[in-house]
Amino acid sequence: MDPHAPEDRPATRMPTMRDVAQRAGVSRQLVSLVLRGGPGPSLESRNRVLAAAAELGFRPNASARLLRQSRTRLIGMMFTALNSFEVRVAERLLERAADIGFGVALGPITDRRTTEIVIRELLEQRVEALACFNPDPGSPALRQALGLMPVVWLGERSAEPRADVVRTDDDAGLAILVDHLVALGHRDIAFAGGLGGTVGPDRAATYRAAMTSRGLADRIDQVLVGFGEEDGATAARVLMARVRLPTAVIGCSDHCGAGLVATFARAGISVPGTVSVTGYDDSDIATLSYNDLTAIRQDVDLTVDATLDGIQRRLSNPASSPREVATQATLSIRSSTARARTNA
Amino acid sequence: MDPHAPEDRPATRMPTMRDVAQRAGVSRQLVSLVLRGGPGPSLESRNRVLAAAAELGFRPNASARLLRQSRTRLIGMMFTALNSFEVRVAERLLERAADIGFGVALGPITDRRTTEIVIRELLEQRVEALACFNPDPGSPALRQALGLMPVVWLGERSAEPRADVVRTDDDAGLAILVDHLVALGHRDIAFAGGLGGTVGPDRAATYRAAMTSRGLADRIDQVLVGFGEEDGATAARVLMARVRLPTAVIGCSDHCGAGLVATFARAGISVPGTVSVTGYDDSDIATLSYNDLTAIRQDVDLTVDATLDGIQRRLSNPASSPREVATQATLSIRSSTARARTNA
DNA sequence: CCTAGGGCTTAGCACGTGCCAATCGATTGT
DNA sequence: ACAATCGATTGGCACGTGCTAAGCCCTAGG
Repeated sequence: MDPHAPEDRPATRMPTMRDVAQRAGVSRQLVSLVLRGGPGPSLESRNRVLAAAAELGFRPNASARLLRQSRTRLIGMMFTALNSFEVRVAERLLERAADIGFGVALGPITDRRTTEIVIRELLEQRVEALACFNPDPGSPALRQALGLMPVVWLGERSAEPRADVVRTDDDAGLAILVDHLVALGHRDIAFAGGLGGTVGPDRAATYRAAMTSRGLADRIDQVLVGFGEEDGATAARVLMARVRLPTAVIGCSDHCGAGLVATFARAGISVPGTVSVTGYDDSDIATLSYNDLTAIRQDVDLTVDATLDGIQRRLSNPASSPREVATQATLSIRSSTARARTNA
Repeated sequence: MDPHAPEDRPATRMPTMRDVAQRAGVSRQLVSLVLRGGPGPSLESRNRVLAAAAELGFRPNASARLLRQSRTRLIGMMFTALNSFEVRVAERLLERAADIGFGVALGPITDRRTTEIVIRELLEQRVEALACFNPDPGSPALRQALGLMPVVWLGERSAEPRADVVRTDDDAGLAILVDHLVALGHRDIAFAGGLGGTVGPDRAATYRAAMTSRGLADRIDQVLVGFGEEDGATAARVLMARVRLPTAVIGCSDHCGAGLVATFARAGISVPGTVSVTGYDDSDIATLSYNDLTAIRQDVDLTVDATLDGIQRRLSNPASSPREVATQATLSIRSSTARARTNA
């Protein structure tokens, strides 16, 4: 037996263009030409090459191709695997990028994989652009990337002048949400949220602004929690502990809204009979029949479109100055909101 | 001093080893040697090279490295981005693989990205092994992969003799779950599930077997639904439409269990007062305070360990025959289960 | 002064593919 | 019949890195 590691000899080797060429009885270059769909090869050659490739199960070596071409046509995507909105954007970006001939290198953030590590990996893959959800602004790799390629900052405001920013227009979103509730007769409209990154405080401030501009400044009622289900549950308990419930509660996310609804339900408080509840994101969780949350829709398609547009614009014209895009928020009205109870 | 002033160069291109070598005043090969940490370079050279690399922000080109080396040390991971258990396994695999010097190429399944497309992409990246959640057995690319490299089939049973299989031991899991409920005095134990892939029918069959072996064959009560929240909600409505509710309902997944709980709650049916409900997976959704589901834990770490073990074993010995590993399921008892109501 | 030897460094090939330029073979125009 | 043309095919270099073998310089020994 060979005492040396048998690992460096794979059981079977993946076929290369050379193997295909040999089997088809043509040159390696012709194989390349045929597989790229270029003009020139005769029908006869084309068929023989395609047949040989199919029989051998040839798959082009992505590393070799990327190395040879000056362009990798890869977009790096950094996101949190736990956040459903981010995952949906990543999925959609994968599909839409393929339509314009781009691949996507996924870089999920975890406890052990920081912004720095993820972006470093993506740079080593020679991505041509980056899309990052809420990155750590202090990461050296990110700073380097900002000077090298288009970077799209997703999700929250940023003071970074070299990055495109794509975020949902929270101002308009919360405004139409408050208007919707006011139209239903609500005045005691509480807000559950305010914690978390830049977005949390932003949304809370926007809530206060929307209330104030509608003459409801004295009804502002904010329960400081974060974005998760458990945060919503906490907020619900805080509100239930009071003498009087508000007639409506705006959850800072769908998860938060679901936590509010579930906790109210288990306490026997009817939604929307006693309290109207809203979410924010319009994700799958909002559409579940037992939540059925009225929610601000953060449009995945609009976000992905704006991201790709920004990347393409700055790839074709590197001198183009970065932009901030606030995608329009729309309102999905469902059964978790209804007319305010009269005897508040 | 250096006649060039490369600090403010336009930085349009990522630096290569050649650039680093030029800046450090050494050859490209020496740069390679230093960055690989190989023996030979003097301390002086080492420092100069490292300094130059840092100043230029050098990142090795992953494509070039992978192309040159016979081994890519990459594991391909196919999963559904919507399924939290699968995402958690993928995340954990990413971290654990890094510990043993392997990278992970992520291949998320979506509506437009089938098993075939995803595995083809992974093969083009020259992954050395595949881990696939519930793949389509008919995919040609998958069949090719099975003959070329270690493939770990995750999540469900498989008739494929060339693949390792890693799945949770549903038999034992449902057995201890039924035992738990029986110990609480339940006899009318319904099951919501049975649809979806191989796992769905499997779990349903296991439920029936567990009930039968405990002398409860006449109490078997299965509501045929799938794994999602909405499926749980549907099952709850079906059960509520009956004359008499069971005293316990086993949801085939945490999502299903959450749908059951929420729908019961909104209908004013107390959980666990009137009906005990369980989940399956012990994911984040089970731990939410308003669900607090008793659930079978599918252990992420055990799954990832078994996957990596199988891959390493078959990489070091390709002749090694595939194995099936059923990771042990454990029970997380929470407040969604309690003693059966007496006046059923 | 010459040679042997050891510590550092570099020359050169290879990986698989894309693409430009060159070559081949056959047909057409005069 | 000969050159020109054109379609089909191939030669050859390049991408950035890893690795083996060869080269350089300097000191010690004769």
